[in-house]
Amino acid sequence: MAETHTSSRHRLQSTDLATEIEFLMARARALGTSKANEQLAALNLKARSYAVLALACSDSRPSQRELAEFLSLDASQIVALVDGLESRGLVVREPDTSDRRSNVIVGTPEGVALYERAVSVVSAAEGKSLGSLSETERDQLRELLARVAFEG
Amino acid sequence: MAETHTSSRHRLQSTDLATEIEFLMARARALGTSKANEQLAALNLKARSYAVLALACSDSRPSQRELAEFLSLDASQIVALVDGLESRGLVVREPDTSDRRSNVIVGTPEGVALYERAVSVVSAAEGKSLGSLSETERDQLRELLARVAFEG
DNA sequence: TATTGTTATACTCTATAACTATA
DNA sequence: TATAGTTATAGAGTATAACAATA
Repeated sequence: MAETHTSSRHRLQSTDLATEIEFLMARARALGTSKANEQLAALNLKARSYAVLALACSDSRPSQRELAEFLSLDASQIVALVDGLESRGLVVREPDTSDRRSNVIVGTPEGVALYERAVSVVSAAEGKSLGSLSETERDQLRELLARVAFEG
Repeated sequence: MAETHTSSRHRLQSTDLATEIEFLMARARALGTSKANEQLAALNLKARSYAVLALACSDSRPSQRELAEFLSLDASQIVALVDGLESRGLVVREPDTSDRRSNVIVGTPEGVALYERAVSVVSAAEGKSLGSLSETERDQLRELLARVAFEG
């Protein structure tokens, strides 16, 4: 909690590790996620459940399998995540008419309402995390990350 | 393992979530870490232990507390990580002469040798992960991430 | 009093395998 | 034979609080 005397712009920044993109992503994400989770806690959400809710509230009608794949999670983890949201009345599992093995996860009106609030909370947190970047730099970062995240 | 038929450039990429930098970092990192871990397994390392080894083998002589902070880990987690490397003779805990509460973690010659091999393995994995980016784009990404990761 | 490293512990997250119902 | 969802479970990762030694 208390940051000790971290103000001393980290000595270790001059190491080779600190130039590895992998490491930088891990650290940037740890910072960002903890900020986002702090804010989301007020809505009883976490980064994970927020992501599921966001996709459920989009018009894409994802299956659980698609959620797992898109969110880089194991399919078995989606079950608990969806259970949690469903028990709060935020999403429902609708049978997929074209494949009866499959559920489609969609947001309820309550879910959509909570999602709207969560979006603004998350984007505020993102704004804080990315405070040192200009708008064009953020777009640049977004574009580069997207190519890495969805590379074939 | 088998990627089912993911070849279908994800439907969900058009959702709002997919434009959030936080989400993109999480996904990019998940991809990269799993690739890196695959390669590091042959050296009996993981991303975490590799990072500790890298810092131990730099000339910065980090304390355990500094490792924890720099790697966004809890101090108590560093103990096990260092224990593991120390028991393999890759690093040693040296008492800090200026503060006897403190240990300084340094790589042994064996540790340095393994680290050299690990670096090349990791950078090959990174190269694969970032395959779609040019050299200048990688530098751009590195610079942007560093600012987010070390923002004051 | 405060801090470093440590331990113990509980909690969460993640991965695996097995099952069911569909295809 | 293969896939979607589910369950159970074990293993890894993470957070909390407490203690000893030192500052």
